Amino acid sequence: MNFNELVQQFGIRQCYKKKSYVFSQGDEDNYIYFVLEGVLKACYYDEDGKEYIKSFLFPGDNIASSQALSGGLCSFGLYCLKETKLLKLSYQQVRQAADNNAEFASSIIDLLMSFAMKKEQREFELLCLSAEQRYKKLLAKSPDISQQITQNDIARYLGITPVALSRIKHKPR
Amino acid sequence: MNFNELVQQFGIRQCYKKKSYVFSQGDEDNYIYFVLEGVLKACYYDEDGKEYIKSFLFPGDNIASSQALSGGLCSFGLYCLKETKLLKLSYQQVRQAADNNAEFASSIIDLLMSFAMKKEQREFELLCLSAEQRYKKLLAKSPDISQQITQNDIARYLGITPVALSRIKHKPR
DNA sequence: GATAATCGTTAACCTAGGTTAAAAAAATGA
DNA sequence: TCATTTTTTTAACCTAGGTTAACGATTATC
Repeated sequence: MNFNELVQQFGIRQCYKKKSYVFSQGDEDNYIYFVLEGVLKACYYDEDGKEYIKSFLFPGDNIASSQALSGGLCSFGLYCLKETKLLKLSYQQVRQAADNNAEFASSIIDLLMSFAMKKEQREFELLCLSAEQRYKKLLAKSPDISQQITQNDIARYLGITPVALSRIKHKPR
Repeated sequence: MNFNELVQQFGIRQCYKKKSYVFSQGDEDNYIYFVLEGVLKACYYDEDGKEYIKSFLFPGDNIASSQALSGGLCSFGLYCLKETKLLKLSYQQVRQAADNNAEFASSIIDLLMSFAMKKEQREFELLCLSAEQRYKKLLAKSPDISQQITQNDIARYLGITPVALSRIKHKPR
């Protein structure tokens, strides 16, 4: 059984309305999600209700809270910015399939490796770059991001306030 | 073949002097390293030579540059703060072993999942916490860190300058 | 044990980004 | 379409942290 077959057999397809949560911070949730259609944000809220955006998700992307998969609670919530269609796989089923099938395990390892690369990149940007450098890099990688995502959300993804992002955008060159 | 057997069979043991690099930023390096003895730092340098510390490594920890494993170059360097003994495994051998053996693949998936959790945590701290909150959290998790690591290096791990860390430490409460 | 190098602290000054608030612009909805 | 909500901009003021430099305290090195 390869990855696609697993998805065919065990994948659960679900639709979500715009402005709804797939799961919330603090939930239990043992699923890995694959985005089929739509746009989402993964976000943290602190005690004061302040929002921090971990990532945006577009068709083809996937996500899970690794804390929650390992028996804990979701450290972040997953929120639909547009009407969204997801495919979800139970982590237990994925692990079982991996244990019984080397080809499938290999797909999972590839998935986790690509996740590792993304996280390594994000850590690098947050640790080593200024907000302005992070903004330029984001624009370079996703030139049409502002068609999909509000500037407020882009700011919270960059780790700054919307006011600060507006300043960066209009800074005299 | 389980994980320990793989390590026994293919693991290469190596010793490094204090102040030496295991690999440098920009190198090719297809190994996964396991720390047996010693202390290391994984660090980035920018064009100006400014250092940013990705992580510290102690016995039991493991590391690899996921970019380099995927055919790219090491995005960071690995530097010994003390005389160090490492065990290294070629990623190609690991992947081959995983493809041929479900039990072993499962160990690799566990390893990658624990890596994912660590990176999720680090991303959260860099995105959502202030430097002072990050410092307190580090002290709570590793109360003896300042016995092992200089304050300069702790500052660069937190993403601030040594001067700023000194200020935080001596801030009137 | 003497000398050099590194580390930690302090001070003065600077800058990026936070906070609040208000107004303009844009998107959403009845 | 008109009204309402949300987003973006701008301004004034504030704070955390950066920069540079000096000095004493440790640590290494010979």
